[in-house]
Amino acid sequence: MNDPAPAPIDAPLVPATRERILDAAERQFADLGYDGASMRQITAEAGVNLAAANYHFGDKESLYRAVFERRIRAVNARRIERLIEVERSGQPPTVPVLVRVVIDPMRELWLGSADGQPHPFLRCMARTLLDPQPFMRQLVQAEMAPFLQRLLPTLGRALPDLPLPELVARLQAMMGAILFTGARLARPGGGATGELWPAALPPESALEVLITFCVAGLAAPATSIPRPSA
Amino acid sequence: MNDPAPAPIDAPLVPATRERILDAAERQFADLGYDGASMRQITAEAGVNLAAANYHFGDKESLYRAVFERRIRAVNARRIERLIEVERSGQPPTVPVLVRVVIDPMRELWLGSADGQPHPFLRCMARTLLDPQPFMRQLVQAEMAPFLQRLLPTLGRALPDLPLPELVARLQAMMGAILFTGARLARPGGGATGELWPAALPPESALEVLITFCVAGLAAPATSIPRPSA
DNA sequence: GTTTGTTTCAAACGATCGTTTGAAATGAAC
DNA sequence: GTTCATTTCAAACGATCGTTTGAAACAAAC
Repeated sequence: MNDPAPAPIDAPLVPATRERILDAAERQFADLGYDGASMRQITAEAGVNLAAANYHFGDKESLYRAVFERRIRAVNARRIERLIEVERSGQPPTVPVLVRVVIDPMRELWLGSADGQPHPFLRCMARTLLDPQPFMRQLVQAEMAPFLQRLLPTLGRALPDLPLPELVARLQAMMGAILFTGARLARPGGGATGELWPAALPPESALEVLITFCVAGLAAPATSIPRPSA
Repeated sequence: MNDPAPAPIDAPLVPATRERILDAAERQFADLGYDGASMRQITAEAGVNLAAANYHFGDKESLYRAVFERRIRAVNARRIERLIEVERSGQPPTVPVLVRVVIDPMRELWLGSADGQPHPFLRCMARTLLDPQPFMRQLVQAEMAPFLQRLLPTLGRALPDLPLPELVARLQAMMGAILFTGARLARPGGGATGELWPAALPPESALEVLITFCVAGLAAPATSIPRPSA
């Protein structure tokens, strides 16, 4: 019952198995969701034995965590780097700059690897953020909170007229626009004929339009909350 | 193998079973997703026998369809009504009016029934729109396309400077902001302590902020697509 | 009261799920 | 070449899944 491998700090000569499982799991979780994907399909697609997944990751939940953490940590680390640059520049932060702090670190996921298809992890991310399952919520909490808690005050300085609750609501709307667009872009057959959305833009352009949308949405004048009571 | 009941056109004296199954399925699908919810849990929560679900709806997939259609049709019917009013008014359509055409018919789902909690169907809707499973895609296609195909040209008249592909991308971003915000508002424990988003607004105010965000996002000047080629 | 069609019920079916097991294979250390 | 820890493999475990079945309960028509 000892841990299989403390951490993949160095790259052993043939660690392919672990990464192959992660890659296959990422695709399956993206397409079928956590419950829809099965350990058997994942390991079969990875070309490894079924027990290998349990050996490396313990159980399905931990595998999902590993899939999510592998990519989200790199994205959020870059976001925090960019945010610190903005904070240290001395100049007052602007909305377009901060929106790009959020979006730019996702760019390579949006534009895809080689096939031009956006990365399936985008769908994983949208599912995870949306799912009320407890372990996913604490996963999101643990991975997203450090960046968001740092972003919020800086965004507040860029939008000094917005009350904090409204700022939070707009940030949430922005995340929805980003995640939803990314997940739908990345869907298999996302550009098929007879599709709901005609005349889709290529991912590169769709990303620019999304930035336009989010910047304008964030920078709009404060909402006059209608009537506090009847 | 004959159909159980052609349609609930008239309300028989004790049709409770069918509706109870739909209500329980809606909650379970919202919380656990299509694969995570089981027919046994659904029928148990509804207080009916397991086989009753298969008798009334055939199979799980058809049950999901029934859950989705029951509410989305009412929403989209009201949207189309509102849209026709705008078209017939003779006045040129404006972005705020059209955003409210989309959002207002969802208002009672947002504000919840009695407990103040937003309706669980909002989570069902977000899941359905996001899921690449084929039967959900054609469900979305069948239910959403009539309204969206009617909305698009009118929205184009309100935003004559926007190329159609960018308009579509922005509409998609708006749907993401709406669905994501609604789904997270409606989550169980959505306002719990230690939550990702602090200082949440009440649903009524969150809806107004969302409208502000979407109107500004749609109405922003056209994006200058950077470079068509390298 | 009998009949007919509808709806419910408990039980079971085969399939698939996540997980575990113990033996075989593998590669580095000595 | 032997030893030792690591990693893989085929097989099986119990549980749960969606669905089906045939008898019982029920309401309305005659």
